[in-house]
Amino acid sequence: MTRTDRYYVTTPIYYVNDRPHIGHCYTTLLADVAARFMRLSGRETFFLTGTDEHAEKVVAAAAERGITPIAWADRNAHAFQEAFAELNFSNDDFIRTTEDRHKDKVDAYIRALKETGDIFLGDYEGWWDGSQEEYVTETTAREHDFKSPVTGRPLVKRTERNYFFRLSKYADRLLAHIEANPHFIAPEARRNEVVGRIKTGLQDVPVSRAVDPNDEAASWGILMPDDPGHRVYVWIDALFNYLSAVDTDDRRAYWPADAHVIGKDILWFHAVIWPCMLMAMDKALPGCVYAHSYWIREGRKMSKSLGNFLDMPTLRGYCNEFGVDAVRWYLATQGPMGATDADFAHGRFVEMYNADLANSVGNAMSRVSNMIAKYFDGALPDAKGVTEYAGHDWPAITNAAVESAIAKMNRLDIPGAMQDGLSIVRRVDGYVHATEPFKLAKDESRMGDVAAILYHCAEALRIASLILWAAMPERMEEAWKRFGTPVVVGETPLKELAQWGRLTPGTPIEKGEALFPRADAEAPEPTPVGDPAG
RNA sequence: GGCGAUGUAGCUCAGCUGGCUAGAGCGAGGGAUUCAUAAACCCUAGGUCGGAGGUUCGAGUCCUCCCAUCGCCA
Repeated sequence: MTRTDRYYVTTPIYYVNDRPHIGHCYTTLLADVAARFMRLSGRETFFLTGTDEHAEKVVAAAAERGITPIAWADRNAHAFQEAFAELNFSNDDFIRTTEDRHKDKVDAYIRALKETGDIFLGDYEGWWDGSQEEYVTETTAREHDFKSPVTGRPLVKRTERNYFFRLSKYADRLLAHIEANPHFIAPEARRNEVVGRIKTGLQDVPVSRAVDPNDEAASWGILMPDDPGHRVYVWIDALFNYLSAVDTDDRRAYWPADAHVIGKDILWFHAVIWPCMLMAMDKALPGCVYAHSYWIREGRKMSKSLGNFLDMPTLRGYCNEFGVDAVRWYLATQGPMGATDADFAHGRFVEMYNADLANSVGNAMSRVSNMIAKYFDGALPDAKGVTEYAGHDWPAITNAAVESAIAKMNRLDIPGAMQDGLSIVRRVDGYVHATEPFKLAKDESRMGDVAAILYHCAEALRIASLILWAAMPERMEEAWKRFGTPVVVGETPLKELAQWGRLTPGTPIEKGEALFPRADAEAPEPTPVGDPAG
């Protein structure tokens, strides 16, 4: 099997002290849409997400509640899993850094890197914030006049024995790789950011923290191999998940990942440190690190102080009101995939829902199935081999859209690919208007034309639904059911499924309720559903 | 402070290496129509392309300065 027959996409593993919110859901949705599209394309796909659990604050949070760290992590990891299930995400695995399968691999990776000398013992000198028990960066220290940014207490220069990763050694190779692979870091603005920074020079990075081996909290994490006085820094521990999850006999062929979908805040780790570590381990580099931007809400940044976080109860409210697929559609097509942030505004949500889903996809399905019901007793008419009518070369139109969508999805241009799906729907609407089958149907002698037109419409909509399915699996599967063409995803590759003429004349076409009922633009925002804490 | 980016129609944005009368989607206004979810279809956008100067036969598209917003700084 060649590389292009497989597809491996990841999300970051999420900090287990967090409660799932729109940020986690958005990143994971992008990966889900990509994964679904690739699966439908016929590629053997692996979609990984999970939780990052080894932080001291996890131990502290658990202690506050009087439970063990793992019990706390279990509870929160489940909250992520439940949220992701609600949004219909199709991840193939959910990795947790506290699992042995991960910890054992990390231990092995670190040993190997120590062996080659790319991880070595050195001295770390930095500004220590005693009140927070953490180091602050040189820049932060200077900005706060060498006082704790949190408590204002003076910072002290402190030196610590640490293990380091020889990042500097790989700077040139990384730069060469980025230049040879223009899409390695996306979008372009992010790539430029990284390139600019690499050119100012890379320094070796600490990959461990000193711990007291007798401290119970020290056991929460991964200790440095053969040196229990140090613990693997959580960031490094976390990055390895992409590899550890598939570093098994049955999954090894998935590496390298095709895409690491991340938020822009963690770009440096994924676009620089991680690739260099992979080089040090003599592993292939991922195809793409895609760093999206953030959602803001009603024009304002989301923050704890404003209390305007778009949390699960809010998203759930939208799902209940408009359907899970409507939420997925809005996030996937209107989201911040570029270098600038995007606004989750209720008015905009309803506008796009009505324009794209109610008025376009849903309405086209309705009018076509209705005419089939009315003029052909609900049985799909026969085009009798006619594929071109009134200047519409249907196989050419649908093939072009499918090809375009495939090309765009390969670059993770999800909004673009979805527009290709919509473009077919819009052509169908234009076609109905241009050919007026509802007028022809009044003339018995023109029923052959009506049959051809409606077959064309139904078949084009079926092909459109294949593209749209990645973003809206639930509603598109319903459409497949109504058109009598259930699809077993992965069984037949997309290109074959999208071949013109697979719909069989005579098949009963079910009219059904509106796929996407029109929404009232004046209605207030949906009421949040559920406990904000969960 | 250092490095970088962005500022184009009401909104979200396309406009690559400078060159026909500056574009798309959504919204809004109008028209025509009825198969459909008062939907689809057609027409309409009077935008100083942030401001000022400059280079050029010719500049959203290059240069300088200014204003505004934003990102990154391990």
